[in-house]
Amino acid sequence: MTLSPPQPPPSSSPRHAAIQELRRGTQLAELLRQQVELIPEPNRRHAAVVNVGQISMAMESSLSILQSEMEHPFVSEVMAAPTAYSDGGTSRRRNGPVTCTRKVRHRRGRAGAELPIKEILTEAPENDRFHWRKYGEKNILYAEYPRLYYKCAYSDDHKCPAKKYVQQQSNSYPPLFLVTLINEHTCDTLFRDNEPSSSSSGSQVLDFTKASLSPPLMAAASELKKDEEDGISVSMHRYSYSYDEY
DNA sequence: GAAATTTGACCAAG
DNA sequence: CTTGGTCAAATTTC
Repeated sequence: MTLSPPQPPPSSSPRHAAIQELRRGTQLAELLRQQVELIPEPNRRHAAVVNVGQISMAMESSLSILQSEMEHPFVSEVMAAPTAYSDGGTSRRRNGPVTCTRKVRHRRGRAGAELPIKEILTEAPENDRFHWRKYGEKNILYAEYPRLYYKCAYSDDHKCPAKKYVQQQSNSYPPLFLVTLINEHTCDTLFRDNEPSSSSSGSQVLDFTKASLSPPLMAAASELKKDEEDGISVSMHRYSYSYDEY
């Protein structure tokens, strides 16, 4: 397979240029897939193929979005939003990270029971204003990074059923995390307004600068080429910025 | 000393 | 049996 040479977009709008770049990216991903299939160890090969496939899918869906907008310019504006992500359901913001909802069958409990879940791809999995407590961590088959399990810190006090799973998807910078939210926060609607929100820190939620960072994530964070505290506090500022913007 | 995290054991489903 | 999700004692952090 040969790559088309990087052509200057002809008589182009920025959108045309973006489409051209996405097409190039798709070709590169295909090239990468062919290389990745030469990895000898089956597990690593499969994981890599899956990741490359996701990259291809992401670019193809971006392509189709852009192309459909060319045909129907007023349908569904796609916004490049900061990395705040929508909460457990009290707001309906859809811009920014990729979100989708579906029902999932739980492995425990009544057979066939389904739970409301929402999946979000974000680079700031800790910043959603809720207070989470980590209760587990698991290596997932064919996944490069472990999945971290959190439940609402008020799950005991107020029987709040909200949970979330966080799994790093890539070691790029910024690293992307797949966040799976399960159940709505009941503590949120009941107690949010009573929180004494101090102006600066407010309610601190997951702190990924501490030991809860899994080693690969730490590696990604330290790629900032600064000493750890500075590098991370910079990104934390960015997160709290999007938090305020909420 | 309280609160949060880590981590291996345990459990249910397939 | 394997796998993903949860529990809970031990450990760490504040």
